[in-house]
Amino acid sequence: MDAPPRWLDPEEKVAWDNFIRMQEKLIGRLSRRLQADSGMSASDYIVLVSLTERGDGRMRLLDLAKLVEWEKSRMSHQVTRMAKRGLVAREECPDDGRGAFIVATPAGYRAIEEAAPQHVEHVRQLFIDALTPNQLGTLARLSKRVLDHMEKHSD
Amino acid sequence: MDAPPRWLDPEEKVAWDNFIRMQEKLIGRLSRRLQADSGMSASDYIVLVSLTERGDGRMRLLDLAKLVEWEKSRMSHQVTRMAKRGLVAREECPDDGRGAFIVATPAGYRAIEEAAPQHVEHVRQLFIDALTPNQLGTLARLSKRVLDHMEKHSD
DNA sequence: CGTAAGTGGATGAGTTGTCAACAATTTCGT
DNA sequence: ACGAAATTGTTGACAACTCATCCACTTACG
Repeated sequence: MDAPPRWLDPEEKVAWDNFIRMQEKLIGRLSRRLQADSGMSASDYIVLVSLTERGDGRMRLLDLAKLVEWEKSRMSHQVTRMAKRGLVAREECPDDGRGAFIVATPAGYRAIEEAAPQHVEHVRQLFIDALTPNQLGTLARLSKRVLDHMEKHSD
Repeated sequence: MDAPPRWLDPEEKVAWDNFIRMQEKLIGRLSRRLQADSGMSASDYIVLVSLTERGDGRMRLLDLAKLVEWEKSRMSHQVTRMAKRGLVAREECPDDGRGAFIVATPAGYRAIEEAAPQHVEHVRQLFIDALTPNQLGTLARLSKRVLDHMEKHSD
C-alpha cells in the first residue's frame, strides 16, 4: 500500500512553476544568443572558461569534469568535438600513462575573449538587471541553500 | 569602438554561479530520476501534464508549444516520438485544414498518473523541503520578477 | 612479484534539441 | 474575388547528451 502522494499545495505549486518557467526561459535564451553571436554552445563556453581561468589553460579531463559537475563521458565527447574545431587539444600526461591533459589552444583563448563580453552583457540584461542588489543577494542565498540541501540528499 | 564590458562584480558573480549550479543540479537530478523510475523524459512529462490538465486531453500543436514555451518543430518531433510509443495521437482538425489536434491516449493518462506521485515527491525532497514556506514564497516572487523582466526584454 | 580492483578515459548506439527549408491552408488587402 | 502574406505544421540534417561498455594503465594486497 503506497503512502498517499503529498501533492503540492497551491503556494508550492506556484513557486515551482515560476521557478521552472523562469529558469527554462532564461537558460534557453542565453544559450541561443550565445550560439547565435559566437557560434559556441553553452557547453563550449563553460569548458573554455574553466580552462582559461586557471593560468596555464590546462587541466586533466576528469578534474575538468568534476569542476563543472559533468560525467566523464560527456566531457570526453565534448572535448572531442571542441578539439575537432581547434578550440582545445589533448596532450599526453607524463606522470600518468592513462591520463590526458586538455589544453586551450590560442584559437580557444581568442574564442572566449570574443564571446565573454557579449555573454556577460546578456546575463546582466536578462538576470542581474531584473533584480535589486538585495534581491540578487537573497536569490544567491536561497540557491546556495537548495544546493547544500541537495548535497546532503545523496541522490 | 566597443563600450568596455561591464563585468560582474564579485557579488553578482557569486549570485549567478550559485543560481546556475543549483538549477543545473536540480534539473539534472530530477530528470534522471524521472527517466529511471517511469521511463519518461521530462519532455514527455510536461507534454502529458499539459494535455491532461485541461479536461479533454486535447490541444492544438502550436498552442501546446506556446504553453510550454517550445519551438513548434521541437513539439512536432516530440509528438511524433510520443505517438510512436502510444502516449498521444494526432487527430485532424475539422475547422482548420492545416491543423492537428494532439490527444492524450488512455495509455498516456495511465502513464502520468503513475509517474506523477513519485515525481512530485522528488520535487518536494530536492526543492520544496530545502526551504521554509517563507523562503519558498520569496523565491517564487523573485522568479516571477525575472520572468516578467524577460518578457519586456523582447529577446 | 602477480593478480584483482580501481582509475582515467574513449567509443558506439540511441534519444533529443536546433535550424532551415518546405508544404498546405487560411486570411487579409484592395 | 484574387494574389500576397501570414499561419500551422512537417521534415531532414546535424549537434549534443546519456548510458553502457570497453580498454589501458596503476595501485594494493596477499
